[in-house]
Amino acid sequence: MPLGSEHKAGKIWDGIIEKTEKKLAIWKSQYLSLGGRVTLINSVLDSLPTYVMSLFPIPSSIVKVLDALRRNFLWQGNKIEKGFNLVKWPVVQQSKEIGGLGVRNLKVHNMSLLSKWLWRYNQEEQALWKEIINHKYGQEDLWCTSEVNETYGVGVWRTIRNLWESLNNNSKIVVGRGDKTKFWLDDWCGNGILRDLFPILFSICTNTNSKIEEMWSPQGWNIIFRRLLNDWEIDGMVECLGLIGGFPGTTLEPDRLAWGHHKDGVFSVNRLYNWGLKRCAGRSIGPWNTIWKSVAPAKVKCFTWLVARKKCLTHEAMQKRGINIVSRCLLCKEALETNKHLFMHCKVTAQVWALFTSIANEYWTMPEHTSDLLSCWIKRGGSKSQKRWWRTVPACIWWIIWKERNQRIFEGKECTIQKIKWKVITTLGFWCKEQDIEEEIQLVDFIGSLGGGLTTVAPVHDGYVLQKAVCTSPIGGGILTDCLIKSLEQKGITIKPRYSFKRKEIRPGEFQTVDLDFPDTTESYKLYCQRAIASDIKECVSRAPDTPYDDSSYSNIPTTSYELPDGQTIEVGADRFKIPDILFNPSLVQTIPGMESFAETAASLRGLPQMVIDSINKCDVDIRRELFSSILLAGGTSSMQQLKERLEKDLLEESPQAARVKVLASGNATERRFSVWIGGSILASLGSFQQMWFSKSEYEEHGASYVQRKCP
DNA sequence: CTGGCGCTAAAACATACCAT
DNA sequence: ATGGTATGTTTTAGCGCCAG
Repeated sequence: MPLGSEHKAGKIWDGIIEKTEKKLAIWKSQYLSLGGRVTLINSVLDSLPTYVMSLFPIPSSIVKVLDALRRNFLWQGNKIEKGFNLVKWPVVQQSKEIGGLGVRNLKVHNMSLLSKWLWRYNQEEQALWKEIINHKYGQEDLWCTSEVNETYGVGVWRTIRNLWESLNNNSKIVVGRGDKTKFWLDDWCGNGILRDLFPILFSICTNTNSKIEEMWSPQGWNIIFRRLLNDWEIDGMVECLGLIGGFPGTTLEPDRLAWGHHKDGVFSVNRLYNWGLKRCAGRSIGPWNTIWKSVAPAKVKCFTWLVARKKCLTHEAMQKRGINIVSRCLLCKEALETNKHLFMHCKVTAQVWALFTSIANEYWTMPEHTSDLLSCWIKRGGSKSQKRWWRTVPACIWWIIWKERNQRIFEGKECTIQKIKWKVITTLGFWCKEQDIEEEIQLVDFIGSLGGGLTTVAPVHDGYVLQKAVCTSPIGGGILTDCLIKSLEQKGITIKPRYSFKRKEIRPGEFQTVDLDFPDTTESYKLYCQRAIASDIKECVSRAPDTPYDDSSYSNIPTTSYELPDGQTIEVGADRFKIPDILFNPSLVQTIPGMESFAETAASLRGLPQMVIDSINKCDVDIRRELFSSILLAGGTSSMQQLKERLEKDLLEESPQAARVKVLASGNATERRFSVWIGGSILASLGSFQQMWFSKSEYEEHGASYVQRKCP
């Protein structure tokens, strides 16, 4: 450091600029993402000038040069030509919590570093440097030196001394033995300077410079005035005493200064820096922590930041910068590609969002802007890691969408919507795994699919089905429907298929049903129509019982009425509970007349809870706990009332380790019903699907079991 | 030796216009 | 929408000068 030279001279700073340029030259030769560049700037470039800045005030011209270097590197990267400066520099310099990238503001940083000297001036009782400074400039009071009035050779200390006012305003005085604090002139009671509060009293006091230790004795305050107080001055005196009455008395400690914006009162350069930065930004706490506290990689975080600032280089943004392009959203090919369209409202993107919004809230409505979305993207409840996982969702979706969009532009390749969804989910899982975050909702760990014909229990871990442990059973929604039909038939109720009659309203509220005859309808179509109705009955009225079904206890259950399409009203009683219980206890089938064909097989079948437990037991010991804690119901039958609760209860009783059992079901009935189809459509769009399908001839050759073999 | 004054160059600030 | 550049205006640091 060139001591003794002109502090204003540029040459002190030449070295810094040179070093910066050297570093940049190396970095520019390699490809770095925006996130990488931010990291490098924050960690390396910002610390280079710190040493010099801790003594010398930095000239604006140098700040300009350094800022230009850092700015160009940030936006230009390794490109030769100039890049677009997407976000203005003062915003970039804000701290991350309030919407910037945390690049240091050199001026403010310099100010904070220099203020440190003023702080040390107060903390250090006998330091040589303090003696010298004191000797040269004289002490104004015990807190700081006199103002610098000389004009030559005093630049450094003058700059530092000029910072005193602002530091003083942000600190408070902690009175110890009262040897430094002036009663009238220092703001020691926290309410302001007494001179300014009580000017009349001040004007008649004997010694304006008295210290607290001179005015205070253990008996109380000892304020001496030059004359007796007039009547109108007494009121002021009373008020004044009221204000300082709470003074706890002096101690043996020396008086000291405390930082005003933190309760421990310790000054640090960083605190002052952050305070100064906030002051020039105003208070605008945004949704920014959602970004920075997520588990996404740094480059994705920075990209998300760009999107949330609505400054991502979409076609709209490019048009604003004067590039003429025909703008069509690459995903839906319909609307203009604006920031909010591409990342939120485009119908392709909206579908990806729906994957997650349906979990969170059935009544989710998409906010207008990307920044608004981040503000309301809050997960209530859940563990800390779950919250972090949830915060990552927007980042992940935007990142994948952006990559997809770029791929379509530059490589001409398109992914299907299902593949995009798949990518989002796997990417999310990957990031979480990297960060050792155990996401519990992540790729639903356990899928119990209650399909129409077949019930399959398949453990899923880390996105892979554990094939050994898959259990299937022919008991499914279809059988339940059949049972219901038979059971009703037994009671003399026949479901008329919708096509077989015509219903007219003769008078308001009164209907006439005319039977029609279609001799050519096949039996299977009739059955299909009956089933459609029965399955509606099933879904409307049936309810999984809390306890295993038995005839005696349910014989007196109140009935529920259901109106058939032809106008008959049927009363469904015990069957409401009996039918669903077949899922849990297949042997019940035997008791239903007309289902004898199933009775034999049913006896050997296990109930749903048993299947789940068996399946889990076939899995690795380590993951069993996890599997128990997230069991997902999918498929149409799963929307049955109370099914979730019943399954949870049964599992709790039967699970061997008394593990935490949690059964999940998508809150949205439609989604739950069709989740199997969604899954199918994702599967069909995967690259590996090629090996999973086979032709009709193959099917005929190998038979139905080939399905299980080919696509486990 | 000190304080005040005024000059000058440089810095800082403001504005307009252009490029990306 | 942002930064760069040119240009003009205002402020300030640095310094000499001079009276007291």
